[in-house]
Amino acid sequence: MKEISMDKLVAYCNQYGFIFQGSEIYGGLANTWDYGPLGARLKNNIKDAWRYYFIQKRDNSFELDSDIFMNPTVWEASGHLSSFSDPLLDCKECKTRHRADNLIEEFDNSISADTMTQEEMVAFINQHKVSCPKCGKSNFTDIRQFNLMFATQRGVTMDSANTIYLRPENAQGEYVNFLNVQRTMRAKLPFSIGQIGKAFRNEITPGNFTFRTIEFEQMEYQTFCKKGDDEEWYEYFRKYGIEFFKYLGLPEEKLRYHDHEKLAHYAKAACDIEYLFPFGWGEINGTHNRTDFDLSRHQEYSGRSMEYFDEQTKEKYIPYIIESTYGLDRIVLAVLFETLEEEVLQDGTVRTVLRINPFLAPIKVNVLPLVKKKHGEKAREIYAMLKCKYMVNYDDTGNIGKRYRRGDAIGIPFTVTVDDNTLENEIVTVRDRDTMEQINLSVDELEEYIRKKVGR
RNA sequence: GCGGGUGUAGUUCAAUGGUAGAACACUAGCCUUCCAAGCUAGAUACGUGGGUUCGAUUCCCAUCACCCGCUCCA
Repeated sequence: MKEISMDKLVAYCNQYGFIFQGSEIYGGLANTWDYGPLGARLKNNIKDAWRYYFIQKRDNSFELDSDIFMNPTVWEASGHLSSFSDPLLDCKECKTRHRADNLIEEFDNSISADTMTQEEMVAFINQHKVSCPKCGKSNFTDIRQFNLMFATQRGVTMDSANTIYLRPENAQGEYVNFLNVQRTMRAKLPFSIGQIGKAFRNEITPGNFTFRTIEFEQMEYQTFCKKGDDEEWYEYFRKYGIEFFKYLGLPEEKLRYHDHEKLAHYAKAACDIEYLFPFGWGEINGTHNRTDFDLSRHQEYSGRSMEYFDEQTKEKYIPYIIESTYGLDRIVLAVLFETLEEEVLQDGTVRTVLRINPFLAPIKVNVLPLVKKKHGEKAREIYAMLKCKYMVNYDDTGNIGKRYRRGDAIGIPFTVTVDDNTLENEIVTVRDRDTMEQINLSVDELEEYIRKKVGR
């Protein structure tokens, strides 16, 4: 087995209906991608797996579906309005881009550029003739702010007072609903709120197919706990992440931790789990110890108490939060890279096979009449029976071998063939995609067999 | 956003200043009793917009998209 290249994967996704370029007939829109029929199924199956692993299997775990639009004060409180933007400038001589604050701090490390305004930074750079680290000259463009939040207008007037934002992370939805969830679920610490949803970042960087996009879906998990327990929970979720990825079928040797030294404004500790993509290691999970930063800020900005009363110790305190975020689109990509194979068979022919776990497979069963005219009617009967329970495909186009291979290419784990034996004795042949073994089953046994293999 | 590269069918490739051809894939029919067979027929492409020209897929410009590098990355 050789590794699938990015080009091949993109072509595969397009060819078989997993992922298409966004707005393709209009020439596309940079860094947007649409999930086709099979991609959408795969994505949903990964969401379901996450729900099972995080919401269903864990105690004191609650799902939420909060709105993308939030009161703009949320983003002031969270710090995203002030620090979710970078002051960037370009060297006119060598065309290299730099962050103004980094240039200043490298020039004089006793200065904290965080507190400077844009004008002050420009003035400082001009006054001290701060030079470009690459070419040594001091000739920069003006600073341009790139706020990574998408903004839009609420209401019919284009008034800046009506600016609202598309959320750049889901987390704030969980935080502002902390009290609601705690009250209605009668939850005691520690408890968790999970959410699957879209987030938006106005990034200028192109990025490796669906690995970095401006609109993306996260599966987020926030655990609220007592101060002092936070480090233990942080460790717990780093490990739990690896377990989840192994459950999905990603091999441990292609996973690693990456601890962050430079931390975001809210975090006390941050660690990524990375998967080895063909283009290198890439983050597919991030776990952060967000301390009591977020809830404290929301208490401050909203005026509502975010304190939790601990009945046992009779203490009141603001809970600590451990966040563990899973990038859904990146996980879809990792699963595809991991499972797509071009397999050379004994006769020298190549079959494209998506060796994906049955519970993640977009389609579970392929129903084929051996000869269309003769077995088609019976095969349709079996198809009709199975489709009440599973995503099933029916295919009678071309010869039988071709239909087997087509199913393999999109990862269908089980192929049911209807032949004379079915007409006479109600016996079908079931072929396993991975083992290539064929067994005969009665039509009555079929459903039970597939249920066991697909799981859950 | 900067620099470089690329852009012809679903995919991989051709040809051409006089509007495009193949292979595989796809569709229909025939054939076919278990892993991409065969026969017949068919649908499908010059990223987009300008300019030069009698005429542009071809030359020029712009734009869009993708890839590589930089930068950035909660």
